[in-house]
Amino acid sequence: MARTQVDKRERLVAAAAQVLYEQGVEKTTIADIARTAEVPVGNVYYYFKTKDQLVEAAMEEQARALRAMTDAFETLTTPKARLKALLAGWAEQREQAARFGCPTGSMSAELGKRDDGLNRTAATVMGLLVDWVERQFTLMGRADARELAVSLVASYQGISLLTNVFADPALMAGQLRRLQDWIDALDGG
Amino acid sequence: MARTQVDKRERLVAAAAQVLYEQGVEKTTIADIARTAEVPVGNVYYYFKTKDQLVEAAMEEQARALRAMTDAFETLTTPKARLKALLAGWAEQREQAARFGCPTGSMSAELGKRDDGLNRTAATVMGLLVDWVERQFTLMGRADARELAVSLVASYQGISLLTNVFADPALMAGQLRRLQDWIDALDGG
Amino acid sequence: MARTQVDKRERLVAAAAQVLYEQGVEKTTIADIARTAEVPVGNVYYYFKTKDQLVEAAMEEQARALRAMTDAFETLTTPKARLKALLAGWAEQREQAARFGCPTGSMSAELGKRDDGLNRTAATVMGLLVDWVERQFTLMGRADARELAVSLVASYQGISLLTNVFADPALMAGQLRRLQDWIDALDGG
Amino acid sequence: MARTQVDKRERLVAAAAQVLYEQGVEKTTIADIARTAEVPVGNVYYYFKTKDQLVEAAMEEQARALRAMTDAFETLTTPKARLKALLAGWAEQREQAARFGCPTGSMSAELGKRDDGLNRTAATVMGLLVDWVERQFTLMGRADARELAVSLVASYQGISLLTNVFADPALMAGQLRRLQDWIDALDGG
DNA sequence: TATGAATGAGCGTTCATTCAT
DNA sequence: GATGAATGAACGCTCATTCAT
Repeated sequence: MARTQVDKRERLVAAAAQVLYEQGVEKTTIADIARTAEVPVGNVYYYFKTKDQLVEAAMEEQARALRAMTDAFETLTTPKARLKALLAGWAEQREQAARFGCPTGSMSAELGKRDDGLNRTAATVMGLLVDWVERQFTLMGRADARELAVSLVASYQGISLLTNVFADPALMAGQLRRLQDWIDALDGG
Repeated sequence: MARTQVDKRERLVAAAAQVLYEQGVEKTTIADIARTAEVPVGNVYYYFKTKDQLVEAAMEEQARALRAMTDAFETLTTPKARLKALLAGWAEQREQAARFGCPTGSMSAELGKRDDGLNRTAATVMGLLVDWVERQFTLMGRADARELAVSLVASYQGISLLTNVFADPALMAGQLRRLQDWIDALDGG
Repeated sequence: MARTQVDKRERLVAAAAQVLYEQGVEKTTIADIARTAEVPVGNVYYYFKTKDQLVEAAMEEQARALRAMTDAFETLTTPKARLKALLAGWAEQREQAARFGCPTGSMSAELGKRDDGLNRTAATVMGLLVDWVERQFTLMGRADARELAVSLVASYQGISLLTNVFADPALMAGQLRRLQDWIDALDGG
Repeated sequence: MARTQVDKRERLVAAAAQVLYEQGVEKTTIADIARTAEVPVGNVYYYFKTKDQLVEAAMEEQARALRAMTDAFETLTTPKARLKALLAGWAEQREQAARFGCPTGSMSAELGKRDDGLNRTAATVMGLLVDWVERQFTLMGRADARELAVSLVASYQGISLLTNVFADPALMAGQLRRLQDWIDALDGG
């Protein structure tokens, strides 16, 4: 049977994650999301009581995607290999970054100014990424793992922004190469 | 002499630069800006035909502030000193960054997704910063000056975002120390 | 034996009578009533085709409760005793009246403005009360029984409103004492 | 010059007072009021921030009308004459009462169930009436002036409700005659 | 019969923009 | 030029009612 309720909820979350990312949180209307999800506007509210709840679900969807990606890296045997896989994944998304920036980063830029709980949600998602990177550096025996993780993620978020602002995917590629080299040069596994 | 028209325009631009940065472009209303500038709402449209023009003026105001800052650095005798002065300036604004991010960066994150000209404006302002940094690296004799400049600005933009998302000014301080050391270690004046 | 359909219908009517009275007709949603009755929303429409039919049923429930009360008074031997029992019953409900007014009165205040049949329903219910009171006065030999009945019921409806508006049950108590005395002073049994 | 802003605000308040009374608070939409006042919907919010503020203004308009009426009675030399003038005024409005009830009473019946401040507004308006009536009874030397005032106002509110529910202005007339006689029979001026 | 889900019209409200003076 | 007021097109959200199973 096609189109169950689970389907619909998932379609809504997927549509929200996509459209909110592509258009920005404030510019996106419930109608935009509903249209993308092929769900009647009124029906959205059966699944989500407010627009903010949809935004939250979209952030959680990003967290899920992030976890799925890092989980996949666990098959790699060394933390260095995992970090480099992360960079490679980012490199693949550079065209998208040129158009809309980093999904987590650009939504967090809007949510970070809020004071209604969604800023905390953004922090949680971003924290997942930093934590995972930190873990890799820790496994590499780095005492400054947290600082390195913050540095790496900041570099990625920053270059995502520049890549988007200058609409130039080559910027992402160049910067990721630098990060690649930097990781290679680090002591530890 | 009472408040002139120039006064009013400048007050509007200053208010726009501040409020758009603090609240975000989409969340800010013309009324918000008018109130901050102490200008009657109806009068705004004498100086700016649309909200977008106000946004553009706010970005240009950021460009002007940026130029003023880098101009002030020209009294310093070495490019290294100038770059480190830039970092020092950013360090001083870390509390503000924790609340609202980088003015140019957070507005660019919203404008970068547009396709109406304001994305180009954001690119221009961000370009000013990268160009100036690049010039310093060139003066230091670095052949990879552009790449270094992109890297430095990206690091700053990224840590601005993280500092805002995690509402933690210490992140900015830590990362800027790293960048300081990195510049110190570079070859050239 | 589990909850039968009769059960459900009765629960819905009871819930409607309660919630419509407490919240007002327009402020009450079908979902409110369904929740209170512990009946799924979609199922309400098997028993009642429209919200108005539920409102009508609630009014009829009030009529039934009213009849049950006056029937119980029939064991009393004199009409005066019956009227005084009525007042005593109202006195007991004064706390409720302070919160929501008189059930019949406050719903009738909303329904009286309509022109869709529910105003007639309200008139019927209110008529039951006036008729019963009139009958007592007639039994007391009063030629002006109808007028006395209208006066008594109006006094009760009015003091119910004031008790609710001023949120003060003492108003009801005071006024009912006056009515008690008034009845005592009347000629006839 | 026709149609000033004061005009418009007053038209809105007058329209609100009328339509909210005739249709009930919840059944009335902002569009209803705007249409009656011949004001564009969006413009209503220039004068009133919320629907509730319009409701409050409508209640205050009733208070104003009530004060105007009682003020006019001050030319009468005895409190009895004033009270009888009040009853006469109510008698004149019996056709309206048959269609919509008492303005203050029927709106208070809806507002009395609230807990958001409008219930207090309703209490204030109703209080004005009770206070004025009490003052007349006090001037008549009645120690039980408050109780008499509550009784009189309750009788009026109750008969207003019955008159509306039964759509019969004669009920109002009859009951007011009884109240007239009652006042005539009272000791004092 | 029973029910969660669907539907769409409409509500209160906001706001960029325009108008009248 | 300056300004309070006006305008109307959305927007987020609610809800009576209907549908599909």
